Amino acid sequence: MLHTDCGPRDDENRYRLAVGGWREQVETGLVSAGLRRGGARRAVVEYLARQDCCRSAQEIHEGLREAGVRVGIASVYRVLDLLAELRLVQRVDFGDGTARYEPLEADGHHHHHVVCRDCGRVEAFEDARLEDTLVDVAERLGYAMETHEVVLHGACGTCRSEAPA
Amino acid sequence: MLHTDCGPRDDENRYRLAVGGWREQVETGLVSAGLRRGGARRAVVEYLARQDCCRSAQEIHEGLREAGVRVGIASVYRVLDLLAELRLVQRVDFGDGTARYEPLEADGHHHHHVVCRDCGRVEAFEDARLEDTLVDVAERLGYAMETHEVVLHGACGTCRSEAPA
DNA sequence: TTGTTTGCAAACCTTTTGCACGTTA
DNA sequence: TAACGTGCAAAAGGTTTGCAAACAA
Repeated sequence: MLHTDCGPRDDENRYRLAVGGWREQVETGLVSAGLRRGGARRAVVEYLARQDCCRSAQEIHEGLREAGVRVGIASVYRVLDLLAELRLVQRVDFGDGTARYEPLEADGHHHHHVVCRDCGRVEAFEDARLEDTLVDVAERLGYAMETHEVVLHGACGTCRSEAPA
Repeated sequence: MLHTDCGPRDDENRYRLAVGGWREQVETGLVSAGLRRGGARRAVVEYLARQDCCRSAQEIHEGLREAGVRVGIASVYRVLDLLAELRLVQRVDFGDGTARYEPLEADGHHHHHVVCRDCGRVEAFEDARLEDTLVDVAERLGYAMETHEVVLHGACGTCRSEAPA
């Protein structure tokens, strides 16, 4: 029902391009944390770096398997957990009972998602005012904000015109 | 680890007060949808109306059981699903693998949450600018926004001063 | 070598489903 | 009474954990 297609809103979603040096950031991050670079870690990182949208652990596992890379599903989860802790990936939750993950730039530059209730299409978006507002809110509440997640749900343009309910 | 305490930020969180007529809204909603008012539905609604923060299905089930009300866990899930579809409850997801639910006012008035990474404390907040921004974003993307969810993660004031890492 | 990573399989938890029984209108 | 709602138990995911073997440094 919910296919994660992160529609490449051509003009705005430069997701893939920006992830250029992410793989190196991960290498550095692991090393400076005194961790090793095993096969599962490398595989998951390389897989994620190639995606243009967030992916679930199962999707990553499946994707690797199809590419002939054998990695245990448990390892996929462990790698994602680790990377999330090191702030190298962002965990995203659309509320469908599955966690998704995507590369997180070192400079904190990131985006959020809109999910179409009808077709399940997922699009990424960025909004400076949104970011500013959230910083203000956290400050007002006295929180040292580390991450935040924003998910919009609604009918996308296509579904709206197809089913003018 | 994550205890849902929705700290009653006394000055701002008027959650409970505002939910005054929610029970009636639910009654009306059910009737006008041609649905019946069975025991499980009533029990879950009354339980939720008494809470000052969102609750998971398991918490609701447990809470009812402790109060001597016998309701099957499956019914709790079914009722929550139904109410969410009717827009009578809001589903909230903190990314810990458990969905939480809370009453949703008919006028669309609602709030969002901040979760403390250290103590798990949850606080609710409202912000008009945030709401406006999200409406603008959805419009810009061509989506007919139906709901949205914002969750902030970070260290709360208390934890910040206790552990000045 | 030696502690870290990994894979497998089993365990866990939350959520969903099938079905017979109970209830509402 | 006829359709709808509920409870129970089993099933279905997704995610975590224990442990022994494989591996990186």
